Amino acid sequence: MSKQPKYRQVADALRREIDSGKYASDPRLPSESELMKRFDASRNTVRNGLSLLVSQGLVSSSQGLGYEVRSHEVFKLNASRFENLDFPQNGDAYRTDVTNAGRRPHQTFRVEMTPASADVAERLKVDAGSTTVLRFCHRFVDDVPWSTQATWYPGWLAERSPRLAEPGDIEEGTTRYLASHGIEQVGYFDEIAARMPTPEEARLLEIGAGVPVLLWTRTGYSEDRPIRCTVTTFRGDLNQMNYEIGTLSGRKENEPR
Amino acid sequence: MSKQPKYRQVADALRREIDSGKYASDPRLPSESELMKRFDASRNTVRNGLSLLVSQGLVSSSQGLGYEVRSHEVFKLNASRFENLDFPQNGDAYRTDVTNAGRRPHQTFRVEMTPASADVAERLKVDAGSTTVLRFCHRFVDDVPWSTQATWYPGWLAERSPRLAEPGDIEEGTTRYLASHGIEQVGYFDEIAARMPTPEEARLLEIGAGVPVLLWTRTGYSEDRPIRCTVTTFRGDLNQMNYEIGTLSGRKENEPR
DNA sequence: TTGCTCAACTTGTTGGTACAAGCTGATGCA
DNA sequence: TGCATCAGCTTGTACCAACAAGTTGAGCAA
Repeated sequence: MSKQPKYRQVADALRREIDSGKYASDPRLPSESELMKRFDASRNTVRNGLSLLVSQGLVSSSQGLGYEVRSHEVFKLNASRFENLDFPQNGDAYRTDVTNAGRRPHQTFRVEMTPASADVAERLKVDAGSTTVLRFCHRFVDDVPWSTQATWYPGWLAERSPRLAEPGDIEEGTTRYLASHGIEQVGYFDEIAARMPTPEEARLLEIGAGVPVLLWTRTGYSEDRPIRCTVTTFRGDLNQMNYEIGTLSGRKENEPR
Repeated sequence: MSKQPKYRQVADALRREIDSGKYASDPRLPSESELMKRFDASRNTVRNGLSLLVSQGLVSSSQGLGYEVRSHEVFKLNASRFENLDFPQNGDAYRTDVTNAGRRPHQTFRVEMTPASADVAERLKVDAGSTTVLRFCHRFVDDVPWSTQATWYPGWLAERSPRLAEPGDIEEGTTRYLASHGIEQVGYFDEIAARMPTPEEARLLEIGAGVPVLLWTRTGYSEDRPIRCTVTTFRGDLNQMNYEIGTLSGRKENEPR
């Protein structure tokens, strides 16, 4: 029987209701005081149960408004085609992808010279602390924060490709710009990790502490050495990364779903 | 100025101490009552702060024992080599990987016939509800739950490869077994997502509610159609997925770190 | 020594109270 | 009509109390 603590019963009951689609039309959950009456529990107990759902990313709360079921329409990113010379794209891949999905892209951008951290230096095969060019993007979709992207280029590359260190956007895309300077990316190494956000990440992505982030680290290689290291931070609940490898017989684009 | 609520101050102070390495030798945090004295706060306030750290996966707690800083030694899985015919492996890739890392593998295994869910049917291009073979693994490393892996094979494939539906292990590896029946996997499609665990996943992987899971869905294709769909669930904090694509000049195995 | 009990610690659960702060709609004044 | 105010809702923060339940080690008994 119900040996579960009461706050878990609250969370489980609400989770079942959410899964059943009860809040599909109106995402607002009952208020704390209504739940207190319904479950004959104290406010602390109800809040304990709700905080479980919040920490699982199912529900969000805001002061004065109440609790809401979070929508999760997942954005799928084909990482094996992204920035791949076999699938040429005009300019910024992010902008075209988002526009194609019928959403409105927006990004802020900055460039700085910065000493390489240990992690970056290791991937770029340069000395830790040596100067690198950092190009940083903060990207939005329909004005909702979507991802942050930081790309480091080794110092020797910036000397050969001066526009890298200039503040402006590179219209044709950096991959193509580098190729025009004889630096071609012939391979890359991707690392994908998930963890809970740091306070800084939670602020930039406007997510609660209960939503995981996806970390995507791509190290690009030319024929003879690493040429860049890109770290992208996504909202984990709204993004999915896909890889296509080899021959995919009869698989249509944008499938499944 | 400390405009932050007190429970956040508690969390931030402890997070800074953790980052500084204060608990590297002894991972045990001060008890709640010590923290109450130190921050001049009530027990509930201290617990609020601690629960923030727990939900960020930095700290775990157990009744009677106290709070501990979670270690996070990350296991790196090279997904682009995993089960790839270009990199032949003897038998089970998981077992060899774990053994090579100096750890002790252990797994439980079961096979069942089951109707295809909508998700699986879509990926295997069979009718929803049609019979599939499900081979399910629950994997441990040094007796700590590590991952669950469920692979569905379409019914037509099981008829041609009878050992798939038999309960025993397939010593040489299923990829190789299928190849010996003329069914070669020539490509695959990987989907990677992160989310908070369901209660069932939290139970199987023995993780608290504050640790995200990584979901890895691999759909394998023969020359003419999908032949399998594998869904692997990892602890997100202890696993990282890597992909090598193209030529990686001068990159040594197991690097970075 | 071995094994058991128990006190003293730990966190987990549940109840209560009070006030702060954000949001909304109704009210009423100009 | 237009606008400001405010009552009444919501969640956020902070405190208190009590008991349940898991762990450990001291100390006693066989």
